[in-house]
Order: sequence, then structure tokens, then C-alpha cells
Amino acid sequence: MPTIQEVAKKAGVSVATVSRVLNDNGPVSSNTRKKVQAVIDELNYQPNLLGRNLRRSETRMILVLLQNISNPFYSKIVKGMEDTAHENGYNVLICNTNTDIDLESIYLDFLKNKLVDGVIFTCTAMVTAEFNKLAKNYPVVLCNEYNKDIKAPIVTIDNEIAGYEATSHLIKLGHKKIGMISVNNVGSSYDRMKGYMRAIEEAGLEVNDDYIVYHTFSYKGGMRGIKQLFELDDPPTAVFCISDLIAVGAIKELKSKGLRVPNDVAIVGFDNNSIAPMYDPSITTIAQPRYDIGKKTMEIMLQRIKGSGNNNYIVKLEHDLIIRESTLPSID
Amino acid sequence: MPTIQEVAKKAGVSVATVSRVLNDNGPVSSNTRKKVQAVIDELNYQPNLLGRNLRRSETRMILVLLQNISNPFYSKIVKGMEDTAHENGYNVLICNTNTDIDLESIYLDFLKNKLVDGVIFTCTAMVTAEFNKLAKNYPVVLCNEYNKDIKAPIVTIDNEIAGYEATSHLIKLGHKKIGMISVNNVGSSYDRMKGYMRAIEEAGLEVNDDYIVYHTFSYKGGMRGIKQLFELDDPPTAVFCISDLIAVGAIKELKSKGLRVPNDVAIVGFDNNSIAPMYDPSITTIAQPRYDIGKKTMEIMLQRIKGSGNNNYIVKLEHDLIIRESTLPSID
DNA sequence: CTGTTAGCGCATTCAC
DNA sequence: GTGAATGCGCTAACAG
Repeated sequence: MPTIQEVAKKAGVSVATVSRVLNDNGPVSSNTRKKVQAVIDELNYQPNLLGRNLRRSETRMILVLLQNISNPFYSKIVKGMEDTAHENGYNVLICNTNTDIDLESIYLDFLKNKLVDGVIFTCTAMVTAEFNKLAKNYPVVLCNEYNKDIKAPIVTIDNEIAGYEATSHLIKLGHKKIGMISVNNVGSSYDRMKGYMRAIEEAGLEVNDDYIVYHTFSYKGGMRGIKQLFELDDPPTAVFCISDLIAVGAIKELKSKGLRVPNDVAIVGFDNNSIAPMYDPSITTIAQPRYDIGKKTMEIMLQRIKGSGNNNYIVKLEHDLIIRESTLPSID
Repeated sequence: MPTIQEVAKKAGVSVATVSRVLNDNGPVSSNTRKKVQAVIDELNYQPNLLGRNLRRSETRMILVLLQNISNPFYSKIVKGMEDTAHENGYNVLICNTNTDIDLESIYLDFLKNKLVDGVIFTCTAMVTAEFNKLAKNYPVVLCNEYNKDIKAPIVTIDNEIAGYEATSHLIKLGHKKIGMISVNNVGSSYDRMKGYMRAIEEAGLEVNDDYIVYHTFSYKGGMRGIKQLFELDDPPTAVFCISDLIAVGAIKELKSKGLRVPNDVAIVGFDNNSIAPMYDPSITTIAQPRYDIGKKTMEIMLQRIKGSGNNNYIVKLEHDLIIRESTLPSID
């Protein structure tokens, strides 16, 4: 593990010169450059970034906080972030928070302790006031999650319109009794519900509060949601699920009740999760422009690190309704 | 962003004393300790880890290389790694390699450049010789993937026995024509195939080479595998798939051919992926002790960092056969 | 074009 | 029990 000193000595130059060829800045004669490079290659020298980072007071690392790496939804988002980061000489680190506030706080120390230059949140267990304080002092960007009080750059889609389109699709198929399986306390699902309600009202139908149920963001949440909806005297004939995972649970539960999808009940999911086209039936869903979301998020992050851009804006990207088997017009 | 200097000044002590209370080592009178701590709290001081890491020449960070974070199989493995790391004062960083050798090489530079203390591979695009050279010089552990020529600690299950049990399960159900959808060039799948062949031979049946097909480690690989197997004049009545994702593709393709699972064809997957219990039918599979695999891998990593343990051993943990709908005795 | 030097923030040895 | 001084490896100002 040679140091820059040893390289300099062996090449018969000063450390400054070695540093110059290493970083390819400052003037170096092509002759000494060649000489130094030869020694670098010979010794297989790799600069110790601990020294460089301390000196430069930056690491060119961006930390991305994920609630759970196994959520396939974030895969392409992260890819968009990575590509953009790499193009700009930055690297992406990923950490799992499991919605654990203590764990999240450890990773935030990476930021405060200068181990990373910025943090991208795809979820947070922090209260808004605390988050805003953090965002005021450090480069922080929110991706795909928000509430109205947050003061930090946010990249997302227009969830209200997406919810409107998903619901309108069901209405156009002739459904009049449309349920919704949602989750509590999440800004994006609140907006999706507003869109759901607007679509129903604009169609001249009535919003039935019993048709809106709240469960967890999971397969099991979907199963429980269907159970609750089908305990009603007059259950819905279509259900808009806040996520594809919930939709999968919903379909599985409907099947176990002997109901067919889409023949007896139509289902719409959300996210275009990788499971959506694979499931049986394949699931109609809202596709988010995940790669672009990641890309845009990273662009804003890099701007913030450079000090430009203000702290208080929201970017909304375009989504798509993808129609699959789970809402095909019934064959019967 | 105060430095240790400013804390020392404000507290009226030397930086050495501040450092002592920070790290809780070396003698400090309880009085000055209290005084210093008060200033630390007041200034909200957080040590700059760039300085500390350079000085200590360690970062207490372990990098975990994943081919793709969205593979839910690794979620619990990573959790096991994280818990073990945290218990020992280490943190886990995750990076996506996408099986891209250039990307992998960037992340390996983190190790060579002292940004992380060790790297855990769950996959690698490197050739064995290169890998072995790396493993000789740096703390490196392989998790769940291997080939016989690799000289580094490896944590995995006994894939030969697992393949044997999966196949034997199908034989016990009365199947005599058992296909296998595998992938090429992966040590674990090679071992699973050996187990598959041993089970068939021990049952007095014959291995039919046409029944073993190779495709990619994916949903589409499963669809193609079934297509190939069912072009045969005498197709199998049961198929052992090297992964649950392949099993999902296989089932989807069988259904589209009008064949029922398990009534017409029985399917066994591998990994107990989160999709396995959710799919319709739910999938019989081999469950790996994922959390323990992660835990053990990290334990070995920490040993290697401390310099103990040799470089050339393999740890095999216990697996389980989980029987679900996809191999239920046919109703017909 | 090249070398000398200072210092990033911290932990640690050695005096006292 | 405490402080002064050194240096981890590197970059960047400055001088030549």
C-alpha cells in the first residue's frame, strides 16, 4: 500500500507533481508525467481517499435511504440516480432504514459527519419539523414521498391526476361501485384518494365512505382490504389499490373467495411493480417514470451541493396508465 | 460545523481531552468530562469522521455488492449482515453492480482506497484468478455464490442436498418424468443439478438430458424453459426450477398453454422468494436461512478484518423444503 | 514547469 | 489527569 510520498521518491519528483498527474490538473511536462505514471503503474499505486476527502472536505458520495432494498419499485429509480451520479463524478451508496428512526439517525450522521455529501430520502421516519431543520442545513432531496409541510426539493408524479385516471378507467368500463384500498398518513396516497373522489363525483356518482379502507402497504394489507370490503352488504365491483403489492393480495383473497378477476371484480394497482405483468391475471396499473424520477432527483441533489437552486419546490413528472388483464372487459 | 479545536477552546481544555471524552478512553476527571460534554451538547458538535478515519486508517464500513437491489432474495440476508455489523460498531453500505465489470471495479476501488474496510460479494463479474488475488490482499467474503476454484471464505447452503431433496419430493409424489430449468456457469446451480441427478438415479429412474434446459435467471427464463421442455414428444410431468422467479415464469407459461399446476404439471422453485407464497398457485420451494447466512457472512468478515481466520473455507448452513400448492397431489 | 510548505480534523504518544 | 506536539495522506497556494 504505497503512499504518494513513496511514489514521489521513486519517481524522483515532489509529491505535488505526483498529485498533479493523479488529478490531471496543473502543468506537468509530458516527460515527467510519463515518468510518474510509470511508477504509479509499477507500484500499482491507488491514492488513499481518506486523505483526499479530508483535504477536499468532500467525498463525492450520495447516500440513498431506502425503507427496504427488496422493494422492486426503487430498483430503476436507483439506476437513474446512479447513472446521473456517475456522469458527474459522484457515487451512490444505499442504506436500509426499515423505517427505524434510530437507524435513520445513524445514517444521517454520515451526512453530518461529512462521510457523504448529500442524502436522498425515499421515506423518512422523522417528524416534519426535524426534517425541515435538516434540509435547511444540508443537501437533502425527497424522492417520491412528501407531505405539504415539507420544505425541501421533492420529485414525484401528480398523484391526484393518477388516482383520477385509474378510477376513471374503471368508470369507463361501466363500474359504479368502486372501492379503494389505501394506507394512512402518506402524502402520495392522500392525493391518489383525492383523485379517486374527484373522478367519482365528476361522473355523477356518489362517494361511499365504506368503500375506502385503510391497511398496510403490503400483500397482507390487500388481503385484509378485500376482506373488509366484502363484508359489506353491497360490496364494490371494482377496487383501486394504492400499490401493486396490495393489488396482489386483493386478487389472491378474491380468488380464495371464489371470485374471478376481472370477471367478477376488476382491480387496478399502482407503481407498475415487476410483479404486475407477471401475476395471474396481469395487473392494470399506473406506471411511474422511475428512471427519470431517479435521474431528476440526482440532478437536483447535485445542484444543491453546488449551492444553486432553492430549497422549496416540487417537480412532477409524467405517469402512464397501463391496461392489463385485471381490468379487461368481462367475458361473461 | 464546529471542529474539535473550537470545542476545546470553548471548554478551556486541550483537543486531546476533548478527544478522550469523545471516545471515552484515556483518563479524564469527571469534572472536566462534564464540562466538555456540556460544550459538545451546546455546540451540537459532531466529529468529522474524515479526520478520524484518516487518523485511524479504518472506516468501520463494510460494502455489500448486490447484482440488483430489487432482488428480494437478498433483503433478509442484508438484514442479518446489518444487525451483526451494528452490534460490532460497523455499518453496511450497499451498491448495485448490475453485473457490470466496470461498475464493480469502481466499487472495489472503495476498498483499495480505504473508503471501506471490507467487501462482501453476492455476485461477481470478475474472473476467478483476479478475484483470488483481491481476496489475498483485502478482507473479502463471498455470500451464497461460488465456484470450486475460489480461494476466499464462502457462506452458503448445501446446494447438492437441496437439489436432491427438491427432486426426491417430486419422485415421492409419483413423478417419473422430471424436468429441470437451470442456468449456466453458476456454481450453486451446478450443485443443485448434481443433487437432481443423484435423486433420479437413486430412485432407479433414468436421467434424460433433454429434460435439463438452461435459461436466464429470470421470469422470462422460466417461460422459455417451459416452451423448450414442452416441444419434446414426451414432456415432463414435473419441473424443478433453479429459482422461484423461474418457477413463476414456468407456471405462467404452463397456464397459457392450458395446463394446470399442480394437476397437470408439478413445479418446485428455489429460494422461498417473497413471491412464492403470494403466487397462484403458491410455490413449493427450498428456503434458505437467509438471515443466518447474512449474519454468518458478516461474522466471518469481521474476523478477517481483525486478521484471524484463514482465507480458504466454506460454511454450509441448513435449508428447508417448503411444500405449497404447486406440488399438491393432483385432485383429478 | 516544479518543489516547498501548510493544514484539512482528528487520535495518540510523550511529557509534565 | 492534562496539554503539547506529531502525523495519518493528500491537495493547493505560493515561490521560484
